[in-house]
Amino acid sequence: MDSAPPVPPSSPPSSPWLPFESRRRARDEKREAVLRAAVQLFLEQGYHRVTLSEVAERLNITKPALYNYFRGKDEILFECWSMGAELVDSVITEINAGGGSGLAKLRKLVHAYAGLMATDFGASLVRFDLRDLTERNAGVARAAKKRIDATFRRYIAGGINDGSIRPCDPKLAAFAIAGALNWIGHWYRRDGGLSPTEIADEFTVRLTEGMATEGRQQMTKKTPRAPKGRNSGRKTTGKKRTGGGTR
Amino acid sequence: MDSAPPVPPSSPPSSPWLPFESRRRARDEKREAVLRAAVQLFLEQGYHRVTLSEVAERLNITKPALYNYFRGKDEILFECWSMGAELVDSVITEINAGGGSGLAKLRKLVHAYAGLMATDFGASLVRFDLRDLTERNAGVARAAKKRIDATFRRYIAGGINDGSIRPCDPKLAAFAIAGALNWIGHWYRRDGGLSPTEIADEFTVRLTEGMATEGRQQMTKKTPRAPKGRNSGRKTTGKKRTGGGTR
DNA sequence: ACTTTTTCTTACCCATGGGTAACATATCGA
DNA sequence: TCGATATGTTACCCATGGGTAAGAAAAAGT
Repeated sequence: MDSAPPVPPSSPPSSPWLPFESRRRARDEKREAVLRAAVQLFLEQGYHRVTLSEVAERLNITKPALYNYFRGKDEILFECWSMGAELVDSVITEINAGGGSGLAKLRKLVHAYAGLMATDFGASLVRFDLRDLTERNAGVARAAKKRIDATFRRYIAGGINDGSIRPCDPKLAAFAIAGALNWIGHWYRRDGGLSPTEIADEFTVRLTEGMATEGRQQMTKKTPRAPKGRNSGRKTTGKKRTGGGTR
Repeated sequence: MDSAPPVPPSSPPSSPWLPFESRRRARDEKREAVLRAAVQLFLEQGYHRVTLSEVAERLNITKPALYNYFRGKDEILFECWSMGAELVDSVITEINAGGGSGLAKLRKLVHAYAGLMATDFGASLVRFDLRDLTERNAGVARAAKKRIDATFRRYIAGGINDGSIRPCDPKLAAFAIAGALNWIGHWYRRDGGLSPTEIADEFTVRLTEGMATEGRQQMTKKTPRAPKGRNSGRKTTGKKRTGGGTR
């Protein structure tokens, strides 16, 4: 996780700064170690069957020590969830920064998201029950989910507009794609016969091949044509917004 | 509270059979009422947050009364789950009984399954955690899940064989489709803007349009190599009330 | 060194909720 | 009318596990 350089300039014991910094870093590292142990156990056994003593035991400490880093069990759950959300957010930010048609962006998102679902923190994003959180944290989580859902829809709608995606209902299409992706978090096993990249590659094709405007055989070539002008493909069910994306 | 007919054909005291029958029927009805109340609460609040007293309260009885019908909380959960599994099983049985290409069968399954995900017992199939069950019941549930998954794969593989579906990996394709469908059980809301049939119709198209061998514009045109005659709009939700073993 | 702060442990509290025992009451068969 | 059998109630048990209090034991600061 920490791909950062391993304490680059800390060999000389001269700097009065480093002690403080390294100390705070040590604390953060321990905090994250708790999250890693917790997320693993939560996924393995389910939140309600995991006791804090169990989490602590795996870290060679005792339960009350955990309270030095977290206010309670539900906060640990939330922080795990947040780690996953941050991963997705950074993926989205990166895709948004780049260019490409709506279809191209959608495919990037599908590919990266599929890969995330094969990680612990990624899977926690869809396997944890938000009702276990405090109302406040649940609100934050719902908002994050909504943003992600909106991104899927935006890419699809954008693709319809720029002609790379055939007209369809962005809402339902996003649900279908996100559903297939989220489900990875439920069935993927590290020791299974499928590698994350295999899954991501295959899903990227499978989930978008039906909606592309271009020829079905290869998707590398692109002919951006805008046949229908401004008409977005909103057809049935264009009624009301009822909150919830993924709940 | 008893919405049941007040002892329909039991006025004549002649038949020695009916009393027994009607009595057993009354019991089964109550049992099912418990399941309906339970599944609703479990979906609403999550299994662990629902207390048996709460379930009982909704039925105007008290907690210990529940133990006349079930051995414990986990058995209630299992029976709810089983109700959903039976619905899917009967759908599959019906599709198997009919004919059609692999693609046609797959579409029927997708359509019916999507509809089921919008019901309480159907959603319980994917929203309950099997780890809350006893090892024995969890085994039964796993087996049922496996059968369902195998059916998806069989239809896809069959479709590839009969030429109605373009070659692909049946395993991953089944995961993608089942994932999108299962996810319905997580986001569907009765009071949302989408009706179950709308969802089912749209998903049937969206999830299979990419894999069909025939032209992409419309799929009602011709049948590729497995002529089946008219099979278009088969609206089914096979209902096969299987008595359910009263233990 | 010795004081202060952070970190962690031992020992507890106690609300929760599944499950049970004993008793009450319909319901049924005769 | 009268036992026998369901069916339901009140009152209780108690394991579980999140959370806390008080004080060691390290680190850090001086």
